[in-house]
Amino acid sequence: MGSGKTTSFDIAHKAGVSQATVSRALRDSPLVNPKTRERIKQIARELNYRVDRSAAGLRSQHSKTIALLLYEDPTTDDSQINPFFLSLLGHITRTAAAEKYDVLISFQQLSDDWLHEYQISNRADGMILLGYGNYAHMAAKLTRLSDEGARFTIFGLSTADLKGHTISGQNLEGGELATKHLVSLGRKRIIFLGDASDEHPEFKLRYEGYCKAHQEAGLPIDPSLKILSENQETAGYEAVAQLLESGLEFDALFAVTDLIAFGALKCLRKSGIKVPQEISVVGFDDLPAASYFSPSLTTIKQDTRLAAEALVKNLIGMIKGEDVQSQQLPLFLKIRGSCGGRKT
Amino acid sequence: MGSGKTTSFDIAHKAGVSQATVSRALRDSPLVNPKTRERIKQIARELNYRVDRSAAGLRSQHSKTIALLLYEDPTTDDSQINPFFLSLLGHITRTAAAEKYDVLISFQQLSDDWLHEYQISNRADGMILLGYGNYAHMAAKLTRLSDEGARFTIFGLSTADLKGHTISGQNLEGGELATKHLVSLGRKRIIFLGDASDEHPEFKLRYEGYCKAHQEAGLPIDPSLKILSENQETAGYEAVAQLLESGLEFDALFAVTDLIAFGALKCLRKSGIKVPQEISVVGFDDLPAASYFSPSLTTIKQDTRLAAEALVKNLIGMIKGEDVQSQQLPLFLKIRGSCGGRKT
DNA sequence: CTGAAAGCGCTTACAG
DNA sequence: CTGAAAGCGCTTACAG
Repeated sequence: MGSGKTTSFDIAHKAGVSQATVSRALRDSPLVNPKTRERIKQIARELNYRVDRSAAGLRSQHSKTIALLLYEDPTTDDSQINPFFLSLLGHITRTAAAEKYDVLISFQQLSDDWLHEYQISNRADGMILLGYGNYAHMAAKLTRLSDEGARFTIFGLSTADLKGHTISGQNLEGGELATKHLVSLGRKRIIFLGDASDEHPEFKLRYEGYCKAHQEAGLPIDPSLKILSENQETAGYEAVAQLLESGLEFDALFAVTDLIAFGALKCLRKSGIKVPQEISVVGFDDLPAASYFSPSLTTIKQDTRLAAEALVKNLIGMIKGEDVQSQQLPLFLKIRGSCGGRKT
Repeated sequence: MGSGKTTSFDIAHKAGVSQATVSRALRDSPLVNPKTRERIKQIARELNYRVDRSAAGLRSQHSKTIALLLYEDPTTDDSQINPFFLSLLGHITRTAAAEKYDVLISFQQLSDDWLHEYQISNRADGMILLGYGNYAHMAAKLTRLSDEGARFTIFGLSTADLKGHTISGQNLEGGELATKHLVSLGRKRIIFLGDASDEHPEFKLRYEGYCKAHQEAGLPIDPSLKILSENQETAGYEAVAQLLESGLEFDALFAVTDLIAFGALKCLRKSGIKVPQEISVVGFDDLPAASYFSPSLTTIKQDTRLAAEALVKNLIGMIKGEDVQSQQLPLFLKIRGSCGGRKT
């Protein structure tokens, strides 16, 4: 038909109906006679017609797109993305696709302008935030965004003042699970490796679980065993190197993420320390690479598929104006070789 | 002002100019008086105004978006994405952002409908394809897409009939580099592990490099050393398990990807075979996890940043109607511990 | 350098 | 169940 691109008017002309009916039929409106609908769809197929997303988006004011915003800490080099977020990525895009939403992806510094960059500009109907850097800085911003009507979900946090926006693992229980496992193997001086400050509430909860496990076992909580490490492999390596140099006695190490655990394992290997005979190591996340080390890493598994589904479904619920609930997902102890005991 | 969203008419009203002038000013048109432009931009900032992407896209027929389509082989389980593609992802989004393009991401089976799903529907101005499954099936489709005016770039291939669309590493040279390294360490019976059939032209080229290195060293090419493995960790594991069971003699192993090498290393470890003392192993890609193994994996490094930049810039060039050239990017030998010799 | 006007291709009240 | 009409918010010839 003619020279330009195929439009709904072309379909209408061929089908002998109005353009409005074509629009309704292609969107499966119940207002259209089933036979008419099938005829229209058949013609659309023959002409390789697709609804123009810009036109539909302009008219309906919905882009049917969600923006996935990955925050990278400015201190890390720009090449490496937190692999835990990467493992959410596939499930997020698949869940969104099943709900007929496109996914825009962006890795960037925190801008004050998410809301405007994506929602106000009609590029996305809502946002999924992964990573948030320093929570002390973020908390106020998230609350304000929520008040301004931003539609977003965020992974990792479980703060009460962001009802419906947050999806996280049961971090306290996870930390307890990891620590109990080490205690059950007879470990007494367990290093906690990570940043359990207010900047990282989810890591702080894991530390609280660590403390709870100690209390329940009647073990003392020694603050000198709480060692700071940023959430990077190199930071884990450095922290353990300093730890070994300090001469502090310890027989186990709970790394608050697998990434930190990877660095720790590398450093212990380099130092000739036997895992798990001398030091037991447990991580958190269950990244795919946890099985690459020898011994392979015992860790707390987060179900990234469930997390991704919750992030997407809560967000789409919000977009549709439904009431959604925040969720804390269960975590599981995945026993491999790095703690000793059962498997190797 | 008033109740609805802020539009360019609101800005125009406040600035005392026409809406057309606002549109021009915000797009930095040289047609606008610099002072007027600054005044308009200032007002836009004050009102938190953003151009509506759907409206702009409809009018201009450009979405300023590129679609990143990751093909997953239907035989793999749906949870694991090829980590090499993941390492391209960050660089692709950053390069696109620098060029003012959004990135839509989709993991999906090969549909015959890319062109229509994305380009015809005005969801994206072009596509980057990562992974293509069976090349025998894909080749004709890519040629047809190209003929139909699809704008796309694809990584991995270097076929002559897709001028400008393809970006790849110098696979032959890479295979030669890897094999020469093993030969230089005195290895004589080098397993080639991977699928070097016509289904995977880039792996076939790596095998040709393997052969070339043998010829140059005066070593015979023994076809029984060419072992099939799909590009998955588990496939690499299985292939090596069978290889060991077969009793075939070999002293080195060139895995056509790191992913296969990871499986191979796991199997050798499990079987108590010492790497590199008994068997030298070299991979291809230099995934982040290559350093997790002990010994860490010697491999051929692909520069994912350069590859991503080429994929994005060629695609945007095509979108703008420019003439673009296919590229084959240089590869580098990254020596770690798995081959013996220098480092550990 | 600026403005008035057209129109991109849809969705959705409104009327029947 | 269907159609005529309006209008979403821009960009871009066209005219001056």
